[in-house]
Amino acid sequence: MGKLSTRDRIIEAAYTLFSEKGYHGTSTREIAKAASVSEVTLFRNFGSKELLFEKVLKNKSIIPDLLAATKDVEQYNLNDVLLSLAKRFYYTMVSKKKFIMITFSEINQYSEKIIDIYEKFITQIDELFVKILLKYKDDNTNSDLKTIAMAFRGMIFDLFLTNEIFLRKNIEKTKINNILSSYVKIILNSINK
Amino acid sequence: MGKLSTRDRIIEAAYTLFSEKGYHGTSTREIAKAASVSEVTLFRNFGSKELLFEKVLKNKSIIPDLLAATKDVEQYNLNDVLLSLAKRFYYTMVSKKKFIMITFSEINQYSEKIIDIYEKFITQIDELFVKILLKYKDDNTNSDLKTIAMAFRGMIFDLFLTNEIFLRKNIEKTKINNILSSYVKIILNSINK
DNA sequence: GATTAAAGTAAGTGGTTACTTACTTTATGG
DNA sequence: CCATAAAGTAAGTAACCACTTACTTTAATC
Repeated sequence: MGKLSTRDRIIEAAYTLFSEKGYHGTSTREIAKAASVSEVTLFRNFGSKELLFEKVLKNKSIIPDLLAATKDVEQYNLNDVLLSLAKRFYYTMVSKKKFIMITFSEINQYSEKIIDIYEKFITQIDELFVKILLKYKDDNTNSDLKTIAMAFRGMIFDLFLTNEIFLRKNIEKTKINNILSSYVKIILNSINK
Repeated sequence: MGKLSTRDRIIEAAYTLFSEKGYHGTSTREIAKAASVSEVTLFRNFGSKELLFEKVLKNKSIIPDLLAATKDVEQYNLNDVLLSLAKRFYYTMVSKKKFIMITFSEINQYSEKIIDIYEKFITQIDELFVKILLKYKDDNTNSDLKTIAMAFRGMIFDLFLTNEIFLRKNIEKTKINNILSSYVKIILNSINK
């Protein structure tokens, strides 16, 4: 990895510390130390702790990653498409765990910004799933695809929360993939009789 | 409602404030003011802010409510049993929203205690669902009931998170019940071919 | 009416926090 | 070599924090 600018080192340090100890639990002194800069440099660069926090949120947002991860899914059957998307969705969240931790800790303090993030997050995933289910749907079923999409996203999101945030069990990747595969089958059973 | 003791007034005030502003974001002065007691009384009763926090967690835990809510489900078909349980699960979480908010905010700060809570929470619900699915399962299917139970809990938990914590949309109860009903059908499709 | 327990008031402790000011060092590039 | 920009150092601000001490008030009980 290349050397980071002073600014980026501060953002990285703040990102990690905010995710581990929350906004109020982290002091600017700690952040400066972790970034190997003086506290004065931190304030010269960002003005205040709050503005730094906002830059961290912007800089580390999961939304661009999510957009990238759900592009270009080209497979021939619904099972493969859904499984592929489920994995991408899941592992994108894993790679953005710190960001999700921050939004959890600060959902009340910064509710506007964070609600906005989750709104994008949820509608984007749901719409994508609906679009895909529509393509493959049996014509003689009238299942509510939006509800099925919500259910699918919910299972996967909960799997992530349970393993990565709440219980931290470090489950093997193959086991995760098997569960995701089962979840796909549950969905498939719902749209094809 | 009857008058609360000094101790209980402090716990109530702390419960609300911790859920709104987090542990570090709430001062003992604020808590005392909200409880209409002097700060000295707070410290005389609980010793320290941290001990008060622990009492709040203990006093307001969702676990006993969850145990109570999932007892005595007597219905004649699986659809009704699952729907009834899904509703109880969902609305218990709604009634304990503040508690869940606190665990979210402080999951890193008090990880041991909170992981313990979620471990109980998750295993309890999953085991209950598995037990019920087993009773009604078609003998000729070999679906993995534990995975199906996880999926079911996941959908419902995510529905709660999305509506109550992340988006706060105040959706009508009938709409929630319809979604829960659809979720039950998704599960039923998975265990009966 | 005296005793006792639970509350309040007032004042203050030492520590930490976000943030500032003023001055100095370091490194870069013309 | 000089100008400039970005960094550091040192010291300090005012506010706030959790928590304490010492003393007083209130209210219920015997």
